[in-house]
Amino acid sequence: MSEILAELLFPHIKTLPADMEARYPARDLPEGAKVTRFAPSPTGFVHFGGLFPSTVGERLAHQSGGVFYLRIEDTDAKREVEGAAEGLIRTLATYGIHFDEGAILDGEGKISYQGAYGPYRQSERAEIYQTYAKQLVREGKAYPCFTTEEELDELSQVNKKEELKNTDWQAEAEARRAEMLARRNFTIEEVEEHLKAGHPFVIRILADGDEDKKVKFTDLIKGNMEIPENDEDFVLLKSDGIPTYHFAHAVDDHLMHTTHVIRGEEWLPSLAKHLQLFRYLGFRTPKYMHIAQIMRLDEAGNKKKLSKRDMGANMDDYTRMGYCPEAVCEYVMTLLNSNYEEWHMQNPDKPYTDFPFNIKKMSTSGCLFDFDKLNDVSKNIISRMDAKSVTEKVTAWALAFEPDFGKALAADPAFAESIFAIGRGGAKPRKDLATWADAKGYMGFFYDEYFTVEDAYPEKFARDDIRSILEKFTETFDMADDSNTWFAKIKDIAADAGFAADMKLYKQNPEQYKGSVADVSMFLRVAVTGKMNSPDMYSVMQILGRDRVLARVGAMINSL
RNA sequence: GGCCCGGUGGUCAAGCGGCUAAGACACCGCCCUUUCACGGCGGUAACACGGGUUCGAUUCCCGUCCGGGUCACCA
Repeated sequence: MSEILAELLFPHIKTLPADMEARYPARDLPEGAKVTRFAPSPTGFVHFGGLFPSTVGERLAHQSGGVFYLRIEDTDAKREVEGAAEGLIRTLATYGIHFDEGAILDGEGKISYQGAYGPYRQSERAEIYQTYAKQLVREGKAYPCFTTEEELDELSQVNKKEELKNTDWQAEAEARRAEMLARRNFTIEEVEEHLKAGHPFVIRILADGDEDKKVKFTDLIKGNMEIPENDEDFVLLKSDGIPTYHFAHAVDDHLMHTTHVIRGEEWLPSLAKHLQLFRYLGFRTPKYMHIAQIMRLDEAGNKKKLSKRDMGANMDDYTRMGYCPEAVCEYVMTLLNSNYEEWHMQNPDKPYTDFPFNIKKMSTSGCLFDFDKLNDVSKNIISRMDAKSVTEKVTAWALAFEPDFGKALAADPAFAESIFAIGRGGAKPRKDLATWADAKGYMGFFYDEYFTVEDAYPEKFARDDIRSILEKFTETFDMADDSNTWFAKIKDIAADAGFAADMKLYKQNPEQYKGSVADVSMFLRVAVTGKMNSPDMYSVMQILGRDRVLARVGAMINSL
């Protein structure tokens, strides 16, 4: 009967599983090489959570001399977003994630496919899935189901989106189970009738599991666990002949010879289904790695899965905020491998790709996204860059997200570079920038159009004192002075005005002075930079040049 | 609600039967210093709870509690 049924349902499928096996021979790879994949559905942007499994897959494959490929899981036409796949690939590439095989972007930014295990787009693999589905029907492990979605919905008395009460859940489960068992009882004649009438159908698995029995399973990250066997006749092939995730996963990862399936832990609950499928199909199960989810804090202070609406979920957010990809990658590494930071401290100059990624060092519990930590990682990375690349990167970012400022930077790259060179390059470089967006606040005052006096002088200083100090400065200022001479003059000015020139002496007897040379410097700083805090004043003045320094100081004098 | 996963400072985390329970970020203080940044030194702060097992539990087992995930012709 099963043979007849299989022909009835899939008259157009002439291929057999053996044909497929022949089409996808084992990969010729060295011992220990891992084959991993990233398998997103093209429904939108790359999620921060998606960067985790893809980074792990990429590292594991490339570290072992294996293959990392991209498979597009476009089995749900309803949710597909135009151009999402291209965007996905492009975004991943900016984070250093490149694929050896599968969907790849050509020079024009269009998708092309590479590799001998394709098609890499699931919507183009219908014949393959149907070949296996037919085989399962033939073997009595799957069957057609003509119950429509609408009928199924009626069975559910409650809306899934809503919070369900205890009894509702039970009623729901019982109703579904009863219906499922009833669906199994069909005759060939009934099937023929439905088919003749053109009724759509899905192919369901004939589950042989017992919910009360447990399957032992070892996850490479989570360790040993026991899960109940699957007893649910879940859908294999949807009514359009396209598989569900579960079925596509089993067939594709088998044929494409994936060795390690890396995915988020939200897949753990459906693992029993997959195990059952691999057994039914006679496939060897791959190794599984279920990665803990990234969380965020909600208003009530509870951890929540980072969802697409959240700040920092969309990878494009980081570009917008001005984070450099290296920082994000490194931050991800610190979360992924607990010994990464230690390694990095010992090897500060090596790229993270040199780090020996270790599955055993992966966390089993979900972590909270921490911008403080990201900023710290980022500051360190930027502080180690040379002035030229910082200038280029800040300019590129600003041109895209703050065009006016970007144009100002781009107008004179050498000038901008000299600014970013302040305090850079030594053993203890300044760490002022966590993002490119921080640049404007840090050094915008170098540009007249972004120069504003933000801080006022404290009340305790007499305006007359400040004015005469600034006037003296104007008289003695000489661009040719070296740093020491320049500061010696400031000290003299301070002393003449009744301010302590020596900080030690001032601290011993502060009441003997109107203030200190620190205050005098501050008068100048506010006049020249508009702020109480700034990088080294001598460097600032050297870069600003005589005219602008004197103009700003002059303007300040006039305003007092 | 069933099932699954998890629970060491505010965050990320070492630990894998015996430790004054590492380290990083954040925070606070001090030092350096003309401000800031950097750097140095120091500090506050943790094994969810209750039972076992054991000479001895953060570590092993059970229960409770808490948090998360999941229960589709979505992935």
